[in-house]
Amino acid sequence: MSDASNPSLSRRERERRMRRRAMLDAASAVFAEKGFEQAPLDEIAERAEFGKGTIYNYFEEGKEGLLFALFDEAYDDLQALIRSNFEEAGDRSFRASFHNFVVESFTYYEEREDLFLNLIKESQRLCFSDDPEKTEYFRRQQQRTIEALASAVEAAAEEGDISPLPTRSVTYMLLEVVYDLIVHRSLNEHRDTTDATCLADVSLLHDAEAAADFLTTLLFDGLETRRDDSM
Amino acid sequence: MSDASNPSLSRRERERRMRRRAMLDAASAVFAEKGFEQAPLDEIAERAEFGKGTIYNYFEEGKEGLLFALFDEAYDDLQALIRSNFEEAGDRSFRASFHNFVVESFTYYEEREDLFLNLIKESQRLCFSDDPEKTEYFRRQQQRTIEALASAVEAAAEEGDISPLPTRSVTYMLLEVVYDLIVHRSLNEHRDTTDATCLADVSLLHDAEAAADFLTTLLFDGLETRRDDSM
Amino acid sequence: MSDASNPSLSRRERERRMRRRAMLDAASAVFAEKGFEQAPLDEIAERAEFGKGTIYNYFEEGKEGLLFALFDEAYDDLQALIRSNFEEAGDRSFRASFHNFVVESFTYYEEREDLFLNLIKESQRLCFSDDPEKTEYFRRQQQRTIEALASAVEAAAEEGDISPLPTRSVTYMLLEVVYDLIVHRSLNEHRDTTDATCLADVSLLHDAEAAADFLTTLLFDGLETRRDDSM
Amino acid sequence: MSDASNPSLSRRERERRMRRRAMLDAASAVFAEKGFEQAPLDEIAERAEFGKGTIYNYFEEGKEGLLFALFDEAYDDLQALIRSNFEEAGDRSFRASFHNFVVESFTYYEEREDLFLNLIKESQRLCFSDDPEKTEYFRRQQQRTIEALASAVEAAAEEGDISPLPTRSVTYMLLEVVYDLIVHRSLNEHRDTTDATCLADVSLLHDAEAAADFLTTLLFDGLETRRDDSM
DNA sequence: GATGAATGAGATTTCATTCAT
DNA sequence: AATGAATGAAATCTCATTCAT
Repeated sequence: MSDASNPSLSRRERERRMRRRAMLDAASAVFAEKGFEQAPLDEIAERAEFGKGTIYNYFEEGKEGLLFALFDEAYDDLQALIRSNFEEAGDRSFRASFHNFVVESFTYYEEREDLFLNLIKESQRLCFSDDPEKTEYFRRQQQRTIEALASAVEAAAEEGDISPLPTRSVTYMLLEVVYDLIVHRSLNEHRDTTDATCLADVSLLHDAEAAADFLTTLLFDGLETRRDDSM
Repeated sequence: MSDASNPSLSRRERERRMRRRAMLDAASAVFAEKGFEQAPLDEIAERAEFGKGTIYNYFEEGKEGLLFALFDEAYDDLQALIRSNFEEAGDRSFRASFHNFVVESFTYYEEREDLFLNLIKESQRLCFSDDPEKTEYFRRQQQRTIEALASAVEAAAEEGDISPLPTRSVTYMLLEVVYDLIVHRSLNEHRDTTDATCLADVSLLHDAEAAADFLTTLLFDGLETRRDDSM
Repeated sequence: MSDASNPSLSRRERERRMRRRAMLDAASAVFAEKGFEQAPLDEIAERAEFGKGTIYNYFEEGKEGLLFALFDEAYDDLQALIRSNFEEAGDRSFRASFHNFVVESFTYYEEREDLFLNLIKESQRLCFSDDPEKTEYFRRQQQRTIEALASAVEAAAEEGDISPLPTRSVTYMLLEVVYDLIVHRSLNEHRDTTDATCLADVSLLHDAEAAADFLTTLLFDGLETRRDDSM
Repeated sequence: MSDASNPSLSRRERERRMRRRAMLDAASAVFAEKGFEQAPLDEIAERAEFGKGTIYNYFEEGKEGLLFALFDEAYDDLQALIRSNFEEAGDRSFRASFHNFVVESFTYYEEREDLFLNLIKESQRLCFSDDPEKTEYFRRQQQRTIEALASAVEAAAEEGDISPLPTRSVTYMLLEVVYDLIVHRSLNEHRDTTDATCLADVSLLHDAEAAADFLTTLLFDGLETRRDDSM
């Protein structure tokens, strides 16, 4: 995923990418801590150990450029995660693929806490922005994300593995519920964990397998008990 | 819900509430349009047709006070909506109650578009804020919201109407999926509707009944086809 | 000095003066605590237990009117103190009169700490103000104060009790040194008294007699030792 | 005293100090004219020919930082003046040293009128401030100023040149009377000089020598005529 | 290419005063 | 006469971005 160490690149280009990376990491941390609008560029520059002006050599759009570069990363990784779980699923069932996707998503965002926080904090605000460039960015990214999963959903429906509900709606909901639960895990960690009044059952939030089991059962088997099977 | 016209109040008090309302409406509109951090108080004051200083007579905390007063409203209404659908459900099944709740939620937020946009844009950012007062506010509101629904979920599980999955996790997901779909409807409206590449199937987003049908089916029946029933 | 209880006045007029007094006392306290510019009129009104608007019925000049009314009081009292000690001195020596004046000044300002603080904090700033009305006010008050003492100084010089130094300069310095020492006492009280590094010897600042002895000796006998007298 | 032209500094550092100086001069002028609280930072920036924000690069504490930097200067210079007159007095008598100190003080503040006005207008207000940081600042500066002179006073007392009055009280009064007379000179200049009703004899205020003669005579010989010497 | 000093638009907030009740 | 809600001018301060070095 990281191309900073790609040996086929010139030294100059490799160094350039390393600097970009340092800036993005610093930005991710500061944005995550203070929120995009409250994050001073000075602090990012300081943490990245570069001059403030240098950032503009690497991100022409300045502060906002950093944020969107982070979004690019987040969406690229999410789409890769989807593809690796669903397109290259082999003969694993759709249900098993989803289960695995949940587990890997949990793990991925655990390692990229800051990045995920930035998604949580900023993406919805920007989705509903005035600026058509921004809304268009998210429309495209979400479109691509949906498409990455939609064909697998469609195939499963054609195979008769899942009910013939509207494909894109199902796809959208599958992604959302995973996202929701990860948000919830982050929220739980962000709050005092000693607090007894946890919103959802705690075990789900610490254990990716348990979370995946829960979501898979909920979405695939449904809430309703099946009374007909015994007769 | 609105007490601005409550005849038992003194004229002075009624006028005070009307002014508060005007300020909140103006704030809601400006926040929804520009986002909280980019919304100048001047613009709110101007739209509310009051002097800037007057707003501080009504909301000591200034701009932030306005935002949280709006959140109070949103959470109060949501909790009322939950109670009216689940606690006073009569002998309606849990599934039917949920279906109705989805319909009413769609309708409610259609009428309070701005309020909902403020929730979308700002609440997650503030949930993850540095400021413990803010995180505590959301913890408390979410707790209360969950609790309003949890007892109905528990009762349904005890009755054997729904599977015995972890109560609070189920409750949380039920609320989230509704929220997600309404976000999606708003997003769709916010974007150029002429755009053909809609993420989810459009009909769901314009028709509260269709949306409720979809969500209810998805969550109660599950995605997986039931192959056992015909045999 | 206080005319609020003067029985020759109509009840209406007496009440009016009582209200003025309450406002002045409140203003004096708040000005002394926060300084004139930082003192909100709301706080004065609240402490005086009147509406903010009411203050304008009693002091047309508003906040500044309160301050200058306090200055009027301070200068009137100071001038009265001078007259009672020097003009009505009987056959007491000028030196004895000055000694007594110092004692009474210490005592007076001990009882009117707030008033004195206002003089200290605000009068010099206003003396050097841009506004000619203000500078003229202080010029007049200082002139009157000087004149109240100058004739006694002149008489003492003519009698040969004191050296024939320039009358008004001597008068000015006599008043200033007393003021300086009282400022110093206030400063000492305002600071942590436990502090060992007190600027002047502490006893002078707590004991009006000691202070008067010191100032009288310093000013009348001079610093220089008299070596000629014994031979 | 000024290091802006110190040739041992880098050009960058020299320029930095020149800019600081320009800001301090502008601040001193505007504070002196309008008083600290009424002086808009905009006006200081404009007079210094810098952007408003630039001032914050040089004085992190903003407007207050400028004021205290000016106080630093004033106290440093005063303490230097004391040391150069008393500590390095050679075999000059204490009386002669004081006389010279008065002359030099008059001259110094004549050249730094604005700086002196700031001391007059703001220092006493801040001495009595609520904020312990500020009161501590003045306590320390006054302490240092007193100490700079106190040893000379003590030595003079031990030599038998001056009466054995409490050292620090004498020291304090010596400084105060000089300050008082310079205030008075400034006041006189600030007012319409055509005004005949001058508080002290005018000649003293224009002529540093005359002022020094007056103060020295008053403080060292005392007001009281010496009747014993002829016998 | 890297830097960081300079910039000034723009934000929130305070508060003396007015004036309708 | 007493009130206090409404007002908006004015203040400080922050910070993304530019650009000369």
